[in-house]
Amino acid sequence: MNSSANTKERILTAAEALFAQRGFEGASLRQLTAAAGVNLAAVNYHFGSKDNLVEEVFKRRLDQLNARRLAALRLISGQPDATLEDVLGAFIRPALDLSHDGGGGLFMRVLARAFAEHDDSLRKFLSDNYGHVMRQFTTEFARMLPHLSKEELYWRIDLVTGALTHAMSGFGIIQRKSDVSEVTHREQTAAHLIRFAAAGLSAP
Amino acid sequence: MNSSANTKERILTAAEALFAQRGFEGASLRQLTAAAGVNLAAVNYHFGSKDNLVEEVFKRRLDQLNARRLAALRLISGQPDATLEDVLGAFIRPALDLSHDGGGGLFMRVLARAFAEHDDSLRKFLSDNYGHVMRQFTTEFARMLPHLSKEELYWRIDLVTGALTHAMSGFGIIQRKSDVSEVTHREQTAAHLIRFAAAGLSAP
DNA sequence: TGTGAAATCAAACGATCGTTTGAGCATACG
DNA sequence: CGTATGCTCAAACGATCGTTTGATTTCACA
Repeated sequence: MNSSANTKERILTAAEALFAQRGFEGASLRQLTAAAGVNLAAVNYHFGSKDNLVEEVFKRRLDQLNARRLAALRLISGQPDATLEDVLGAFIRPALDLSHDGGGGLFMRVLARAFAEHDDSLRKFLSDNYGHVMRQFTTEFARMLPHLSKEELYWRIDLVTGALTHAMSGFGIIQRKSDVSEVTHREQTAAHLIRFAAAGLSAP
Repeated sequence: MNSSANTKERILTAAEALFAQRGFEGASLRQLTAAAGVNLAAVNYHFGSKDNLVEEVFKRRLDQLNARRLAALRLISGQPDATLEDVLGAFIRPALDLSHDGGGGLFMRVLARAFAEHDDSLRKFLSDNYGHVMRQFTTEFARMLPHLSKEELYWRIDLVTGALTHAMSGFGIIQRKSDVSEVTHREQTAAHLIRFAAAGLSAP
């Protein structure tokens, strides 16, 4: 029972990388277990099925992402002088942090794939585990943008979500130049995303 | 040779719908040919392979989409008083038209999937055949936004692309209310997307 | 040290995948 | 009319898929 935790982690990490690279259907359990260095039957033994493995891959990262986002939001939700940029920062910075530490750099790609998939069960799983976070952020956005109707607000949050998911899935990510540190580059990226999203959200 | 054109079209239409619904790997040729009402072997006979079919699905829609976009861009590229909103309109409106007529409503979902896939051969195909369109629009955007550095411009165009692809893939599409016509609703949607994108692009 | 549960392993299961085959059908042309 | 050509069809190909099985190994604990 000691090495089982190790095996499960190895499978989750290999699965995350392969799902990001080849998709949920494109990555086979044989490729996956070979990359993880474990036996083929280990997936079904530890996770029950491939579908369950997919959900566990999401759970591992989303749990900490949600926790960090809500913690960041709590810091500013009470303050009357909080700005739209602050709320966006609470949403964006935890995702960028996740991309650069904890080996979760590939997770945003997996998330982008999940958005592109219109598979109902996966959508429902994401909505169940993720919905309350978006609801809290929506409330804060509504407070910052009182001139927007509810319909307009939903529209723009959806557009922001699309832009950020697209960008953070590593598509157009601009490479860090060798003369800037990793932390600096991350902060520049965050500033870039926030500036764009804030301008789009507060359009007249 | 008469019915072949009919069969090819039936396959392309069924493939577009199934690719949008289940993805390129998730949609099998057996589901696909059954939905099209043709024999299983018809795909390999008419298209050579499944990969070729995928490319043909893109070709059919992207050829007309690019033609319309470039035609719209040509109308304003010479005019000195053209606005950023005009350029965005030339980019967005043809895509919305495609979504609502010609049965291409599902194509934007297919395109969103292609963006999520990091498959190199598919990316190369899209870049080779349709990169020149993005290059022309980028030139116009640069003309409208002279205060942006080249790096910032690329960043923001990428973010706009993500937002529009996400929105037009039918994710958060707000349903048309029964008391507005289809044309009116389309124009409202276009205005919404353009307003958001213009504000994001011209952020300070 | 002996024992039983947990974990790993090679092997095989049936199902489904993309593709190929060769016979049969249709139709246009000499 | 005969024939060549383009097309459709059922059937089968080998490969690979997710999953299951039963034996074997590992290891904490009595």
